[in-house]
Amino acid sequence: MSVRSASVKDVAAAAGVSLGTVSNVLNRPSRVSPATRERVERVMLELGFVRNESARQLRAGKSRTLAYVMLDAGNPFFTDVAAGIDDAADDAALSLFLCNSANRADREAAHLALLEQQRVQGILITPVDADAVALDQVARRGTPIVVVDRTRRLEDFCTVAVDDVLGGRLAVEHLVDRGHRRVAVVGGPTTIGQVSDRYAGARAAWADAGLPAEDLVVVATDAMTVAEGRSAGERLAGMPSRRRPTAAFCVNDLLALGLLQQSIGSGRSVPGDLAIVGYDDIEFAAAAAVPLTSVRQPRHQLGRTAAALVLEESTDPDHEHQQVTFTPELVARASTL
Amino acid sequence: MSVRSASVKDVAAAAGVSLGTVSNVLNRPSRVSPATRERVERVMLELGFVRNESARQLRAGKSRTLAYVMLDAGNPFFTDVAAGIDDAADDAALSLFLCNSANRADREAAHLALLEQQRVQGILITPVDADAVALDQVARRGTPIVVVDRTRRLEDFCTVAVDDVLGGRLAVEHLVDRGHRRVAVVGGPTTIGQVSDRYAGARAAWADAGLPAEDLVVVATDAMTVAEGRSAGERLAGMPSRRRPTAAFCVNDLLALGLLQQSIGSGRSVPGDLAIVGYDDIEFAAAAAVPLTSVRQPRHQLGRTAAALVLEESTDPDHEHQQVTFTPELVARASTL
DNA sequence: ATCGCTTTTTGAAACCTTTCACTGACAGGA
DNA sequence: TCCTGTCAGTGAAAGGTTTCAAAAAGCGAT
Repeated sequence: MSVRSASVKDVAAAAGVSLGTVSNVLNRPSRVSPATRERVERVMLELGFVRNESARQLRAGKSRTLAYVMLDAGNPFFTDVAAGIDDAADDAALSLFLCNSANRADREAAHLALLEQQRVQGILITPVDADAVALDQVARRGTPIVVVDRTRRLEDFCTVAVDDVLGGRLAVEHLVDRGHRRVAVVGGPTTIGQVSDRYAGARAAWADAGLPAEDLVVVATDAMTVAEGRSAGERLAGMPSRRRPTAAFCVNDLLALGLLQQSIGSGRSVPGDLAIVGYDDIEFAAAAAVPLTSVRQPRHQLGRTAAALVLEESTDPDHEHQQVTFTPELVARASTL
Repeated sequence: MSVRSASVKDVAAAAGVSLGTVSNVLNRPSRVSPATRERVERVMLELGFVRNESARQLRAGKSRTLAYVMLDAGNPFFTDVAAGIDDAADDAALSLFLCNSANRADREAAHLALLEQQRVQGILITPVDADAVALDQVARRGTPIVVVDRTRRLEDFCTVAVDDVLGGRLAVEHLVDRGHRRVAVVGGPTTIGQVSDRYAGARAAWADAGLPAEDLVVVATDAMTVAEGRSAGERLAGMPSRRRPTAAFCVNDLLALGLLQQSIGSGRSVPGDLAIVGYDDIEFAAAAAVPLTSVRQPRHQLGRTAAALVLEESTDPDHEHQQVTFTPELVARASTL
């Protein structure tokens, strides 16, 4: 009801103390005698006092907030990363705001600008374009930034990522081990660093196994979604059977799930007619009707580490940028038995 | 590098104009002559000026931000609702912050407190406990709040929800139509309003069909996750076959996916041995190996509407609280053919 | 009473922006 | 020439909090 909320001044007046004392109750309660502290606190409750964070921040200079600008809030991989960040933020008594750039550079830029204006303590980001110059500018102006799940050529950021070349290698080695000699690699666009790294690992493993390059078939997709996975499945099905791969490595689980669905739906058995390996090991991978073999990334750990780095950068004056790389792990399930 | 970012004062000095002019460039560019405007803008760029949002907000009184406190960022249903909110916020040139309460009341309370201190323009929330008194207090102190996907007894909030009783009814009517005469209802805990409403609809439909109440079997779960769905499947499988239901209505899709997986994994066919209806129609429902029949909620629309309401409440002085209810819709797929 | 010490409280300055009443300048009309 | 009206730009005040030096109060010892 109250049209304007009470300020410290109102509280001070009502409690019969000075402004400074009210502020002390808020920020250094031990410096205030128990009696007055209690009185002030009671008045605050009565008046429904709510501290004005803008004013606090303006004066104190620092905020108690981290932000994670996520690439796609609809992809469980990123929400799991966010959960990891959240854990770490909780431990440090910071709040975490999530922003969704939904794969759009303009939205990402808008979020970055606002976060910088808010003077957040640090920004974690999985950028649409890892080389966007906007990131550099924000960082240079003093907001700590950690890039999550993308690597950066320049070393002027902390970076937390997973070894995608190794991940691609693991997937293809697994398929080769299972006896597959014609394999599809499904994913795209290759402008995404992730995708090209996983491709590179796949090719390296294939070559190491002494198999001819033309039997590793690239099936390019426009995005990494379930729908694109289905469409890739149709393209695979349309190939003449002697050239058709017996297995597919999808560069993420959404693609793999789409492919799986299309395959089963059109009567091919998995893994009998087509073995499938996904990437990310999202919860729905294990829960698919044919549980999906997938390359697991330590996504929770990814988030936790990124948060730790951004905290360090924001507190430690002579902080050195680090590039942390985690190791992926293949989880074999029924889709490649 | 600059240790403290430039302020309007610095810009004014460097451009040889007054503070007020700089502010005008920022907020009412048309009141400034093109020449000076351009000069000021150039200086801003050179100095790397970043407007201090705290100071702006402190003076201007209003913030340009909405927040959605989501119940579970890992559930695609909520991320889709968030996407709808985001759309509407975009249109209104507001930013959206997402907070994840992860089903924990303490986290929810912490987020609410911070958002109130930040003086956000409005809060959208799917609360852990729809009757939490904290919500009332925040609302009473003047922050517009819209409750999403939960109904509230008291009418002192705007509310956007879907008719869950009808949803439950649709699901069970569909199964009865398909000839099922012994059906399981899977979900819980029933303290969640959603769950009990869907149960109620299910029972009503069952009774309307003239079927005996004891043939609608409740399978209670502790949570609405994939894992709980699997465990429910095991319990169903353990029933003697003459008492075992031929169909299951799961109160959300995560449960349904878990049940589906367990059923197929243990050799039962879907829908042959067990027909399954889910709820929410998340993307993964259609993408399951046996595409899932599900009760679709207009989740995008839910978000959009909620955002519109909170905007109206924050701008229109004589705003009346509204309770908007959407109608769910059954999407029949292979899991109940 | 006075001194020296600690604990508690005070008051004013500072943080950065926006707002608004106001001044100057300048053009056109009478 | 004088008046009126527009357009650009100015400068001070205000917004709510924190900080910090300094004042006040309390207290035990002399």
